Amino acid sequence: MPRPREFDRDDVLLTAMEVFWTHGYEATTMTQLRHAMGLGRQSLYDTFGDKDALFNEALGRYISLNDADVDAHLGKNQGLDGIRRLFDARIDMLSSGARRGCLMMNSCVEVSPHNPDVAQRLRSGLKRMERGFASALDQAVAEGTVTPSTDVDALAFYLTAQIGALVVMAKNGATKGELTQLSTQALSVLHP
Amino acid sequence: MPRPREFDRDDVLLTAMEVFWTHGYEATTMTQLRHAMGLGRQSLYDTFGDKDALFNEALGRYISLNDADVDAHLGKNQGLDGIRRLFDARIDMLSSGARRGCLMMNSCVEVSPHNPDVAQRLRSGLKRMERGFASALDQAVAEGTVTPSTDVDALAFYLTAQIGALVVMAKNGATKGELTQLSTQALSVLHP
DNA sequence: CCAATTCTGGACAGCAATGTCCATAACAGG
DNA sequence: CCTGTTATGGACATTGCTGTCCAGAATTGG
Repeated sequence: MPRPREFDRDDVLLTAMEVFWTHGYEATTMTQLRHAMGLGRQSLYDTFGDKDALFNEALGRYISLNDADVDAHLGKNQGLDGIRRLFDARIDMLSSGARRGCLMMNSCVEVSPHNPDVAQRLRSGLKRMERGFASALDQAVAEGTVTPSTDVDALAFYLTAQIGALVVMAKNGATKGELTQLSTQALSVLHP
Repeated sequence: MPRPREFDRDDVLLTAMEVFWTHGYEATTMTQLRHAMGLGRQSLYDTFGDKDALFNEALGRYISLNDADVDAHLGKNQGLDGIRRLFDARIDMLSSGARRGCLMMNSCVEVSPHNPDVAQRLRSGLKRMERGFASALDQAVAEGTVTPSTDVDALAFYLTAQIGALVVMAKNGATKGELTQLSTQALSVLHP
């Protein structure tokens, strides 16, 4: 009976994610979101609630994409090469086009201290990333490419933090060459 | 002839710096600043201009304090121990009280992409930090505590980025123990 | 045709923020 | 005392944002 939706919910959610990603939480306005998503006021509020709820959902969507990316690179039997490829892919993303960084890392800095819900969501998002690194490192230990004495969890946390380091430098205008150099230095702990 | 100022310009500037440091640029309001600084509207605008100008000056003041801190730790003949002590001091700061991070790193993420002046200022602030690390590394090479084949500049850039990594993780609620573990892992490249 | 639901956009209330203007008071030196 | 400067805070104009309400149009199934 009802008139069907004229937009795809996930499509416009992805658009909202892009806007928050580019401009940050505070600097993004509902009007900006409306125009980018191409919806009327009522449709937006009816579908997603207020700005906070929309941001939460957009962040969740980002994290789900990030999870998929992590799984693709670190999923099964990829070992150290998976880690290197993940870093290379992130550097490509960070140095191409607008310097929008990573919505998770950006939000850790801008939003986490003022919003416990977001902080919680980000912790679980980063944990997932850590687990990805840990499983790749386990694989590397099994292959013998890193020594069994390695503290896998500590190294996985370190690698996750390195993505944060890349984001900060990229946002401040570091070139792709500088990011590559940084990544090389950071990953040098993997081959002693 | 004139009535003298009743406040110390630098005192209130330091207060403004604290407020921006704690809440970020966007989330800080002029009213909040006025109250923290304890001045009337007119005095504030007359003395510092608008919000943008005040932020710029506060950031400059932060950078001058950071420069002094870097010099104190990495200044002369401190070598690798100076680097370790600087990291320990930063970890103490990042894990005590409010998770305000570092005004420079925070601004790299929140402000740099939208404000070229700030980005420029931050680049020079980070460069200063890099030079501090580089001079400590030069000292370490001279002492023989690191090998002469080290790429000092690349390592100095890497160390600067590690401060960024610590800030991101700290802002997202990492414990002091986690930050210490991260720092240990990050600095392990210094003693092969 | 009818009913149910959605889309769209105008209008608006409420609020907060920025920055200006102004009147008044306080304080220094000549 | 007088003048020049500063401090203080009330009032205000302007702007922008959020979220609600409403009315009219569109589109589906029965």
